[in-house]
Amino acid sequence: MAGSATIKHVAKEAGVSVATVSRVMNKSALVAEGTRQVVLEVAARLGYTPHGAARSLITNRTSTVGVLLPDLYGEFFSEVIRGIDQTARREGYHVIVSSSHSDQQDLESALRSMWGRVDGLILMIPDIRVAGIASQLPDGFPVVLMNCAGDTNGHDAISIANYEGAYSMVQHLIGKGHRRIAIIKGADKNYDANERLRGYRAALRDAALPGEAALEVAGDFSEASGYDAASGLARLDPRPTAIFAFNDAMAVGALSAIREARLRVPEDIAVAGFDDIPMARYVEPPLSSVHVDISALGARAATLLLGAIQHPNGRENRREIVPTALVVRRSCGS
Amino acid sequence: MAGSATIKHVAKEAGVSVATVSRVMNKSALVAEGTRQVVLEVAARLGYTPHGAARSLITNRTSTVGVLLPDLYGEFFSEVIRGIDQTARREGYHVIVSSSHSDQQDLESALRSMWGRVDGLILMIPDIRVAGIASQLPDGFPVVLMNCAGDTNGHDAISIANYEGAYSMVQHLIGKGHRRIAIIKGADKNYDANERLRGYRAALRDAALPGEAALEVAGDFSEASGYDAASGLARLDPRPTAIFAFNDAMAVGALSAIREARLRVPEDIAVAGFDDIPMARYVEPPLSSVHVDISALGARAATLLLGAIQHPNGRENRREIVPTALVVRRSCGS
DNA sequence: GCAGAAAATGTAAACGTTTACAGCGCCCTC
DNA sequence: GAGGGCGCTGTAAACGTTTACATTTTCTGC
Repeated sequence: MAGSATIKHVAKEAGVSVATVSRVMNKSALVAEGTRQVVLEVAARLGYTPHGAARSLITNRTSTVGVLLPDLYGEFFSEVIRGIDQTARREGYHVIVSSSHSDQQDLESALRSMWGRVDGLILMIPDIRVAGIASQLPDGFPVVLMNCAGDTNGHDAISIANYEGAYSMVQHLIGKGHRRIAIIKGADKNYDANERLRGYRAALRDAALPGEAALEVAGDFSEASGYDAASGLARLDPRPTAIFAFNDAMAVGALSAIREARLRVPEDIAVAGFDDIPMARYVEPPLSSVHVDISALGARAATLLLGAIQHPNGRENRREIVPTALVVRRSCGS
Repeated sequence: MAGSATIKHVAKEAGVSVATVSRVMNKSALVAEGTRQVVLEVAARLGYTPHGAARSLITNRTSTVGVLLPDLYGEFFSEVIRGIDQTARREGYHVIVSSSHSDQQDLESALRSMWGRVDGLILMIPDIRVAGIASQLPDGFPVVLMNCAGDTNGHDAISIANYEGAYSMVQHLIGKGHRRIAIIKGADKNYDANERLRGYRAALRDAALPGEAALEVAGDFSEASGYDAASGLARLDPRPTAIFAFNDAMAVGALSAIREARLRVPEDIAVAGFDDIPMARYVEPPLSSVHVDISALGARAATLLLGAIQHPNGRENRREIVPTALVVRRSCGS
């Protein structure tokens, strides 16, 4: 295929003006059926495809949304992009992603280089230290913040019901009779992790159970960190009777560590995770978790963004929260 | 921030011509240090960022690479994008992704709408039925085919050592004394799955072992399909002594099914997977697998593509294969 | 047949850049 | 003091579209 044909080539070949070709391609204005046929035939023969950049320049629309993500591992990333992409594509939008942004510097330059290439942005900045960057954006530029800390200062925002999810899991464990419930925290300074921590502590407080520093151990969302954390917890005396890992990957690592310590799940130690990844039901024992519909998170974010793009007049800023659901399986003694 | 400033605004405000501003921004031509300072100061004050589309239009470069993916689940997607994105960004390129393409129709329209927005494409079309689409592309347009079937007709290609990986795993199992080795195949018409199947059969043949239709059962790369497949296999009489699932997700499903059938792994049935996802070592028993460095696959693809973009003169078409490594753990009796 | 409206098409400006070319000072050299 | 080179800057065309407006063609009703 040629592929390098421009609208002018088509116009010349079809014996019409560029305006007519443009009208045909946009199936908009009223153009005689005969002409239309000729133009379409020529366009097909020449393999003509409108040039995206030229089009964006004049229309001031790129039909593209940008997504800025931190350095994410595992299925989360996949799922959230899937949700965004499917929703966006249904409305005729592209998705341009840029991932693995750690520091502010990095983020800013990624942000700038997207200027003029996207009609709006979905920003996922779970590290609360750099969340302030959102204010650097042009006024009135459509932005949706995803899993970001508190003040959304003038932007739409969406997040997961971290607090509620963690709260309900801990409440469930307490209901099962557990009194010493340990947690494996997520990455430091991470918004979601902090919210889950708040939920955990609130549930303890509401049940009049004492917190205990030794029961709150650090993790970084990886299987290995869950393994390490649980190894330590298993040696504690008195031992916790339950371990709530702030994601499933760490929970799986914990299961492995507990097994090696020759303890039984859930009899000696109950285990729970967060996310409910597909694999959760297939590990041994099947893992209790807080179910999160991640692709829905992406889809909702995209919907929010497209709304903001298509109706730029000062809408109220919305903050949406996608709900979680408690999934009880054998790992905490269902 | 304003964000809507154009080069003209900056030029006027700084009392110079647009050409000078352009030169400053591209830090290319030699411009007097004094002028440079003034322009930079004004640009910063006005929050000026060059308009991507306008720039691409004139330079005919978008600094963006496109990635077309099928409907992918799990970590594969994440990892491959990570590899691509990191490599591309290092060279100053953006990545625009479009996923979840099932049929040819869908793929074609996605392809067209990227025209003029990308300098090159990474195409992952594992479904061998639509692989022919690559020939629809403009001549000389940089393209890298990823995990695609055979004839790369004029394009660079990269894939995983599926055949070799599967071969070596089966060879290992045979070496362990297994004679009835079942497999759980991947999605039908999937290139990788077919290659792994070839590897399996070749290994059997080379060891003079008979194939058997009942030992080759269908799967679709999901945990659930692995579970179902293994349930069936466990009821077979005589039972296979080993099950090789064509990815780890199915292997985990299989472990779960075998456990429910009250059989032991690896004593009654050994199990092996493909991919070596991070979780493989944490399941019970730790899963033997064929290790694949997926992000390296993405990174190599990006490198290949950037090479083709930057040196458009007719290079030889390359076909790269990223190697796999056998990882033996307890699930097949290490 | 004709005026006038409606339908179809063409003309040209605009979008925000980059860049070839031209122009202007200025200094150096003879 | 004229000529030439050099360093810096400006002018304007070009990239491939869309679209307001102008123009031509075709109807319509009388």
